[in-house]
Amino acid sequence: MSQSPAPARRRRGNARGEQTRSVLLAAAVRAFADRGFHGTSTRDIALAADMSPAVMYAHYATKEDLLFELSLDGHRSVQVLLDAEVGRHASNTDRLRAAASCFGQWHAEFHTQARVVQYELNALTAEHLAEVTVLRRAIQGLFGDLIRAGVDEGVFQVADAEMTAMSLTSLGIDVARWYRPTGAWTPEQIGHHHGRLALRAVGVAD
Amino acid sequence: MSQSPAPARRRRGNARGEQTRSVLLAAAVRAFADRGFHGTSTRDIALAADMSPAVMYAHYATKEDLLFELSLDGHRSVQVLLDAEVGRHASNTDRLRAAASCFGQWHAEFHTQARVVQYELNALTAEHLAEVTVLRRAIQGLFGDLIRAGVDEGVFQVADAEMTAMSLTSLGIDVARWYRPTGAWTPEQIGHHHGRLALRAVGVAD
DNA sequence: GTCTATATTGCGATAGAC
DNA sequence: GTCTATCGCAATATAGAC
Repeated sequence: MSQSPAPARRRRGNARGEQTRSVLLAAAVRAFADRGFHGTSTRDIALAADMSPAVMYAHYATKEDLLFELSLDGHRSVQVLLDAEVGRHASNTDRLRAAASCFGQWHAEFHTQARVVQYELNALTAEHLAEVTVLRRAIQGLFGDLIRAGVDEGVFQVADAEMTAMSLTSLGIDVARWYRPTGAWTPEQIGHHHGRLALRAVGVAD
Repeated sequence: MSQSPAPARRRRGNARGEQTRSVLLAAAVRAFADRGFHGTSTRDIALAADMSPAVMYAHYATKEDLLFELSLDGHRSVQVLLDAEVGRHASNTDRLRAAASCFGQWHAEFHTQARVVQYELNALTAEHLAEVTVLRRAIQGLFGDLIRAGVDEGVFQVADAEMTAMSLTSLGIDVARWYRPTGAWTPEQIGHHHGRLALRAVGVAD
């Protein structure tokens, strides 16, 4: 599962256009995270970006196209991060802890982006969803592979590796729902906790 | 935390009116779960219930009122179920397993309702959200109380009881997001798995 | 590429007959 | 309580000037 660092797809356009686009994306991700895709109008996005009501259509054919770019970028970020963090460790125990930890931490640190990534999938067209689903399967597959490797090695003990993988990704994803920056825990603390929980979940004493 | 079995609040009306209302609620919960509150029109709901476009307004002042009733009913169901299941056991270990198990199972079995309950909260008015939040805190508090009791007793070992409680409720809630009736696991199996995971999470060997 | 203005459709909610 | 018809407005998206 190697993956290049996912450069943002460039459309033809000058630096100013790029800047406008990134301001739009930032406004959109906040709005979608806050009120959902269907609860956000193209005017909402434009006004939040301090631009004219129709500015979005100079850069995206539809509102859904914009969501698709956000979703794709978010999934790629997670995948690149997971691959890098897992690659820094050798044992299955360390790798699983690293995966669960950075996955949970990412969903806290980038909770705004994460909410769009995780909870607006069904606003995508069928074609776009299919493309995103490929990335999602790879991410979930990484957890499954790690757990199965640890079980084969005799270090992990689980009743159902697939269900355990689902539970651990699930735990990380749901951070996007409940995390508040003003809450009691930092993203690092949450990640650390998830790393510990992951090991307990596979029956490794810490 | 005792709570009466939450009879659905009756408005004045005959049996036929009650029936219409329950058909509307059933259509609405499916539509909201599928496309979200903002992605669902009052016409969608009415047509899915095979009735005229404006039928909803004979029973609810606004679309949000309907969502509120769904949300309140769903939260009450969970609370009643949790209280009953926990009450069937004496030890903190058995109680925690029962709580995590039935919580996860509920989110699978009633995943359509659960999606509305868990993911449409921010479509509620501030007043309605506040009312629902009381119930949510009680539910989350039950997990926290159980874990703290087990820690005080010296049976559970956790680094942070509050964060562990959050993780266990989180695990159950997220089932509503990923569960598919056509998937590999039954609600019972998911519940059973969550019960086991909960004990591992608090450091109790099974 | 950005703007203002607008075409067109769909929405929440209401009116009034039955 | 249910219907048909409709009001008023907000939504996506486009047109055309600059």
